[in-house]
Amino acid sequence: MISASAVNSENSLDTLRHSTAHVLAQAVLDLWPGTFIAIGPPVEDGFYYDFYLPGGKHFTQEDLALIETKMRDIVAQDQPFIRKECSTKEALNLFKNQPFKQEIIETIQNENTGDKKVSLYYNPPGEFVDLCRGPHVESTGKLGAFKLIRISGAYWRGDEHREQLQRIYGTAFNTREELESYLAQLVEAEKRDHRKLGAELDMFYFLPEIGGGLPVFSPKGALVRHLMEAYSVEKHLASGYQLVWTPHLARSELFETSGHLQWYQENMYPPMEMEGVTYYPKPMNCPLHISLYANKLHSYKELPLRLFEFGTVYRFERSGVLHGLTRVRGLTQDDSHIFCAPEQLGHELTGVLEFVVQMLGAFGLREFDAELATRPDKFVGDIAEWNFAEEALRQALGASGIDYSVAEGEGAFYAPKIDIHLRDAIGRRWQVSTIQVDLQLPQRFDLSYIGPDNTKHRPFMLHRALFGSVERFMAILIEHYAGALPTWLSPVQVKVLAVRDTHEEYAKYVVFHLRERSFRAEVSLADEPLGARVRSAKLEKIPYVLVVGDDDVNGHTVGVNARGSSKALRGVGLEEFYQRLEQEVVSHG
RNA sequence: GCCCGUGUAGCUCAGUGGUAGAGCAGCGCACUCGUAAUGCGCAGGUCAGGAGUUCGAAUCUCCUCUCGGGCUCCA
Repeated sequence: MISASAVNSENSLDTLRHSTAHVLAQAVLDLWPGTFIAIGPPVEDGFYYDFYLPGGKHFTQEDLALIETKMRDIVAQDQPFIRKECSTKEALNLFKNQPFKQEIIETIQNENTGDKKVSLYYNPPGEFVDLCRGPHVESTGKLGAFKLIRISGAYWRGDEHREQLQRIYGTAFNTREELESYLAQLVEAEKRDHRKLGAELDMFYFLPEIGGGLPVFSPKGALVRHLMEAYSVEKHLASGYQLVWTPHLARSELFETSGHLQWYQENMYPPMEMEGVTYYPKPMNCPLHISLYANKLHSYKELPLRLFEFGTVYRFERSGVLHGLTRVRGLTQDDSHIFCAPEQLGHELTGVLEFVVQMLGAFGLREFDAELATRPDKFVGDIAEWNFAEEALRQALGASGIDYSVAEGEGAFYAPKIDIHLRDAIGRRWQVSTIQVDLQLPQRFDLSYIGPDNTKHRPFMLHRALFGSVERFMAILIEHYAGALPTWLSPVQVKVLAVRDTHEEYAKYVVFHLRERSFRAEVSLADEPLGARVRSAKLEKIPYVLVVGDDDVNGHTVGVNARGSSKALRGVGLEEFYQRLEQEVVSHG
């Protein structure tokens, strides 16, 4: 038997957090004897432990402080973490009052491996023992700074048909400073919440009478969307994509052919029948783009054929999962399907990856990593094709210079894929772009092109989206910039404030000329004190607040207040200001 | 969908069984001002909705709905 955990002072965060989770469980058992404990792993930002309180009792937010106090007692006692091994039979007996632990042990028992031993961690002199693979810190006194964050629900083994447990989330770090800085980041994230900023900046709303997950965009938000889409369309056209447009509904036969009714129906809105024909709202654009491709005969000389559309799709999401613009029921994908010859696949993938970096970079997002998801156990198609596609994806990733990891077996059943994540201004990771090599649909739709040998060949097909969805990407931009969108994307770029009513005519003149140069400008008349109007323009996060008074009327100048700068520039010539603005917009600064 | 929490004016929030409140925003009047809140006034609410308990309910109970945190799923 091994007496102590094999750890040293350099505890990994996972070990630290895992040990903290044990102490959480011990504290809960002390406070609520008879609690059934489930599992308590470390997660990305901390750890959790799942509990089931017998007798229909539930934790409340106030209990967290109580539990934390108890945890600090256990830390003060500096209980050692002692590892022991025993047979599954002994373990079943030891945990006879812990049904969830028993279930885990039974699972281990039923696994087809020779070793039927399990490891346990004791915290003497306390009675707490947990079934655990380890490793752990030496003793509870070695825990770092921790805090319990929130309570939520969770299903046993993630199965909604099983017991609903209560999950307590916490986080832990080696030092108090790291914990404080993490907590500060949570506060910062809350301030940047796009749902809050979206309403404050008058960009979009969720109206109960319209329905959950169905955002409406007011003029400012609609303008931002338009600017995003216009830029994207321009770049797609410049990169050899062709713009198409497909309707929001299509006949059920299409989705039968594509397999969506078989595989994806639970996310589809129900059908509607007109004149004996059944239609579904499209949950994806691919079947429609494919129909367009299949509509006529294609020569190898046309390939690669890149069809692009801002396609609005509808997906039923259960009410509980909706979340601002990042999880909605109606979304618009910057969607393209690329049809190419097998030998063109690698080149196309490389091109798409370059395009991703270029496109997201234009929006000020420059830190990426990727995940290559490979063939799952349950898959369709031919293994040789899977290997060919995976290898092409791997090579494209290697050439792109993007950091990537491989998620074995995480691909969709019909496609290996690359998911691109970006990191925002406060270090959070967001999944945005996705690139898939579809190994199903070309067969299902019997797609072909005529090769140089004058016979039919099967094309490869890529799905790809760069923003992912416009709505979600807008949410990411709002949070990344904390609402202060770069000038080229700001719905109002300039606000011109007249000092007194005698300056209003000049202020209107400046706005007129700004608009003439395609800048988005508004005038603010002298009906409130200047200070109040400066304040409200700043709160709207307008990039440039111009103040015009006597000196400016006489000198044909403006007073410039740039966003983020505390001091104003007086007497800037109009032409000079136009040029500065022009340059900033063109450079996406 | 499920568990927990939440819901009072457009927004942020006070009000715990006895006549619905404040600040901001809005509207009106006055103020005409050089850089982050001018003053006065007016208007604004089926206290999410429904049912119940009570002499009396924003307040207590039950049901429904919304929103939030998660689970699951994914863009």
